[in-house]
Amino acid sequence: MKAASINGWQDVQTEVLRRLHDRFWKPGDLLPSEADLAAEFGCARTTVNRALQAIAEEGLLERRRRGGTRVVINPQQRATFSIPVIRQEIEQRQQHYGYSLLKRRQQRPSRAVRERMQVEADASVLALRALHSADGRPYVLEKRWIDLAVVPAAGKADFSEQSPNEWLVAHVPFSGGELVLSARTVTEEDAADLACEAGASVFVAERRTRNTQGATITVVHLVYAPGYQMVIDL
Amino acid sequence: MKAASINGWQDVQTEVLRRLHDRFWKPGDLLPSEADLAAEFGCARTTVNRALQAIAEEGLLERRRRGGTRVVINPQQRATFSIPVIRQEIEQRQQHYGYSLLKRRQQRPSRAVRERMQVEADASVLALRALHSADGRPYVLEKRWIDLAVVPAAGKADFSEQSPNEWLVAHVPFSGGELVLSARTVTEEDAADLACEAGASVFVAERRTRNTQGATITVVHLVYAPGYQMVIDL
DNA sequence: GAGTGGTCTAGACCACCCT
DNA sequence: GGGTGGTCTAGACCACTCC
Repeated sequence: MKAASINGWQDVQTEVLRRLHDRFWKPGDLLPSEADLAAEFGCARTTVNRALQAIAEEGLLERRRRGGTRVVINPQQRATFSIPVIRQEIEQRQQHYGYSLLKRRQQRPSRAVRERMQVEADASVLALRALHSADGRPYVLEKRWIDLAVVPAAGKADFSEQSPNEWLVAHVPFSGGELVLSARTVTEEDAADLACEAGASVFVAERRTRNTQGATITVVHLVYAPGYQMVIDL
Repeated sequence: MKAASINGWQDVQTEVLRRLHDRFWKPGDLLPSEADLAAEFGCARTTVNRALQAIAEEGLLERRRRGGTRVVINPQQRATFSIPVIRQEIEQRQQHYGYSLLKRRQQRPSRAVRERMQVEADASVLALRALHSADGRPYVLEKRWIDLAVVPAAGKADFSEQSPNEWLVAHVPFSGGELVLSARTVTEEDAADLACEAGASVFVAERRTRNTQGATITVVHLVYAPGYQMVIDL
């Protein structure tokens, strides 16, 4: 039961995690106060605080002023994964990355695009369609819409060499958005560009990006070629 | 350029984020040392340290002893999302959650299962098949395999009322694993249970869960009914 | 009102690693 | 060698909230 000597906050974290794992403190239990733990571990309260905060960030503990630190009942599984930058994703597998712009059109938004981007009918939207390939085989189809009122510079950008994906991360600071993953049956048009069979199942990632004011910068639909898998470590 | 008065580390974080956002410090740039920033902001170095560490955890800064703090060149988009617990996912939408066990069999693993679970041919595996429904409509099909050598208690558990999903989170402390998301064309067998059309595209989540020793506890395939979307906030 | 976590401070020492 | 971040300490005050 005796813990190895505690030197840093990482040690405290390890020891607390061990006790949670061993159910020494069970879900719903109240932990001793920071001061008590500091006394037990023979360190400053700040050190205990750092450790408990880290664990709380992981979602295993819940802390409240005056209410103390409690073991979360239903520890939500949280996973943090990095959203793939297409070029890197391909090059990491030692494959040759290819890119080609299929379409580029500045237009008034269609109704579907208006809904997706939450813009007015008289907005000016840049619509792009591009294909990313790995070792010459179609990898993912990028269908993107950019609100030129929010990102005027995109109107003059040349997307024939650099993908909208890369141009945007380089030029537009963003803040938030949503990512929606789903499975779809490929459309005829998309199947042609992806060189896959009609009726195939494809993995689709829709991403909406907003700036700090909450305005929609861009919406992108990534239609992956059949067989694509998104792998996330837990 | 003058910042509003700095009181806490959150203020420091906000101000630094503002400067990154405004490209006052550009990707690749070296930031002033913590001591300098502390002097500028009129606070203790500890406070600056806390703020910069938080930003570094977000992936926007890279910090090295002696090397200083640098603005990350290609800020990886990182998203952290909580893995849905099926019952909660459904009940959060004010829908009625239903569960039924379709199959339960203790068996030697087939070759496919052996590969998935990384077990020997003489292992004892509990194979389960269950359906989760929302408002009476099939929602997701759970196909699960549990290694009884790792979780012997599962052999006696009754999964006719409680889903394996919930039983496992309640009884087995786990540590890591992988999550693989993909789009598939539904199999005939699965289509029957999900009451969907043959050939439909379905969203599939495969999850492998390991214990602290690295042994595979369980593998689950979640086959969602057509139309399912996984939404992640960025 | 009182006990808890949240945070700041000032100083200190250490680990790292670039020059 | 020296400058940087990483962390600990001890004390302090504050904010919140439960009783």
